[in-house]
Amino acid sequence: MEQEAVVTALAALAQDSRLRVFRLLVTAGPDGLPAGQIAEELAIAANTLSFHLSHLKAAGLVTMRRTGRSLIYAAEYGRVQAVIAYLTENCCRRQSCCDGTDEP
Amino acid sequence: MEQEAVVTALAALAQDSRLRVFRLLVTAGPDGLPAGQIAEELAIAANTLSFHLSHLKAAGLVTMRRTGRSLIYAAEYGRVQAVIAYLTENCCRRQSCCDGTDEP
DNA sequence: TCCATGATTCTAGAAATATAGAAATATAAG
DNA sequence: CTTATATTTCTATATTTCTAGAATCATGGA
Repeated sequence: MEQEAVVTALAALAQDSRLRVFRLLVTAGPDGLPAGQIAEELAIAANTLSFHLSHLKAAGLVTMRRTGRSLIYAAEYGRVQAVIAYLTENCCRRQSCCDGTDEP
Repeated sequence: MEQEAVVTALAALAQDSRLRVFRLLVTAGPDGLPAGQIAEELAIAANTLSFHLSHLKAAGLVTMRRTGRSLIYAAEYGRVQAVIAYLTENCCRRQSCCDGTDEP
């Protein structure tokens, strides 16, 4: 994963409403939730939520599909895992490791 | 970890220069690096770097200590792990899990 | 004490972001 | 075809963030 994409993903999550949306979708699992239900559960105006969902989608953190009139959003869990991998990779190359032990 | 602190940490990492600084410090390990060396390695102006380091420090992602005239910064690895835990907790409560298996 | 070095703080302007109201789009149902 | 529902897009404004230059602070050595 490239740094630019990681920054975009982190920026997408670095906002109160979006982080709440993402975490709600994480608990919802692969089936996801329609935008309207997200808006209701989190008490966010529909247009504002749409703005935030577009951020999350652009960052690859959620997917969208249509079912009838509803647009269903679901967390793209693998994307977060890639971001996490980027953050933690190459830990302590110049020193012993920082996970508590003193082994290199 | 509380959501507000998580948002602060994510926002601190959601910027190109700061993410590069943090990753450099991760590779440097617990001994950290002096600000001047970070500035040199990443080609960031001293005052700009100081601005970014203060963000990372406020977010709890780095620690600072003085040695002579140098201020040594080191990655606070545990903080990132707490953020990661917050992002990934409560995965798929309403559905079967999203890690590949179909178990709840 | 005086000077050099390492780093931060202050200030200001440019750029990006968040929010809300109004209007528009897509789908479904009568 | 008309209406209702679900959601997005447009527009404008308020706020935050990033960057750079100048000034300041802290430490160590001559």
